[in-house]
Amino acid sequence: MSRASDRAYVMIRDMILSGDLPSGAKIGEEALAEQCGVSRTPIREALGRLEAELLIRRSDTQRSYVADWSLEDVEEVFELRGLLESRAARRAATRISHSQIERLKTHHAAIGEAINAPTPDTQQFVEHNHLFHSVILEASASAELTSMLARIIERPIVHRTARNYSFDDLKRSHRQHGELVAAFEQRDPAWAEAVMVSHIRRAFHTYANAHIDQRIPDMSQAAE
Amino acid sequence: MSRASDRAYVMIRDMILSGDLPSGAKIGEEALAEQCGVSRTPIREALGRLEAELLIRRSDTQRSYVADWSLEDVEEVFELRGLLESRAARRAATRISHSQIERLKTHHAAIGEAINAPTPDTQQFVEHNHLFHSVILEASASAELTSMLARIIERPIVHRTARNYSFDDLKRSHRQHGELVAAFEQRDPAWAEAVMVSHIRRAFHTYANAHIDQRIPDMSQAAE
DNA sequence: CCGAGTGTCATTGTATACATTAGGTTCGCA
DNA sequence: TGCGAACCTAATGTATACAATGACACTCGG
Repeated sequence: MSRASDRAYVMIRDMILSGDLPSGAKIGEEALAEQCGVSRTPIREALGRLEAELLIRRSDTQRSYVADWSLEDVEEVFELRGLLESRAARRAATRISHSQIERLKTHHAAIGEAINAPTPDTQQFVEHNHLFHSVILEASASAELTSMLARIIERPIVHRTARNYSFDDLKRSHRQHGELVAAFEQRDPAWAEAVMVSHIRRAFHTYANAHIDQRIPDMSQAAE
Repeated sequence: MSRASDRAYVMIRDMILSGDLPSGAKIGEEALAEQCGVSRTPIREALGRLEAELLIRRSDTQRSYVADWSLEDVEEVFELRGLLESRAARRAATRISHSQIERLKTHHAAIGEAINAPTPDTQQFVEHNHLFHSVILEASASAELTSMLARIIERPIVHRTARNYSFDDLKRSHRQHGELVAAFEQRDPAWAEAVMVSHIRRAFHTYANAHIDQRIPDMSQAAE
């Protein structure tokens, strides 16, 4: 991968997700170039990617703004994600290898540890949660699904309120992962699909209720 | 929109879809720049878009090749398209405006004319077919769905064999469009969704059987 | 005082030159 | 003759300069 444009992409994305660049903020290429320490060329490439991921919106005259997401927009993303990721789970059920199931179990166990630590290790939770879902996507062996989900998977976290999840939410997420593993071991597509639908659906409601339940701060990703 | 990069995008895409650039062909930026009469900068932007649409594949060292699609890959695309476009139909059913329904009827009628002309007007069929589906997507009022479908909608036509559709196929497609209109007029989400699933599914089988039925050549897009 | 028009400024689009890196070829040595 | 290393070539990544275009403000006329 290219060095400068990737750094710029990550930096800009983080600025948006962290809130440094608030919704609706105008984005100037030159200003970003200076901030990122690169020229406008890699900045433009990064903006193109972010626009494709709908994190950035462009006016009719090609000026860039940080996209603003309503709750309805976020629900739509979760809906799509449920649609695509449950399809991935269904495909994965009949294709997943033994070693991939082992990897699922490894991440599942790591998530369990993260939750049950004296103080929940949110960093570890987020990381292994991501890896868990990555294995399923990999097992689905679908370039299309992979490409599409890569585009939307980071976005529900735009709203900073999504960072707050209760202990119960984490446990429920963990339990559903366990059920997914069971479905995969049985190679049952319908079961895996149904669990994934439920899993993502719950994640949405957890997100939607986040302004009420705020217990574990600094969770930097949706808990699926 | 930018002038040069858009022209380059369309030109390169057409080269791929028409077969001028065969599957697996290596793509050099400079060569394309010369062919398109622009510099490498807009070419690179165009290649980025085409890569996001999976029409172009990049090696580990960032060299570009025309993607090659197996029948399984194409089926996967149709499956995803069915998934997304049926969801769009469902959403559209409860949101579509009267004027949008009128537009659907206009395109529907135009398709009917195209089919029943002494010699079927494939150009008109393709154009109004595309517009018909565009109205539904617009009525779904989902930026996500629109963005995703825009990425995959052109691709089933990569295989040139898909250009051949029988008269019966065209009529069936037309009839299903009629049923979609009826579902929208009843504002029945489940009905609209089901018809769309069937519609896309049939399109896939028409495509898959294209090497057997080859009656109307030069159809430049899948008949959905 | 309001509106239209024009001029200036800011921002984006494109071209080109240069840097960097991968890949292939050739030469040398075992 | 086969393997490997170094060099050379070609293609991509980045920076920068320039062109074009839209935004904004200010002025002039009504």
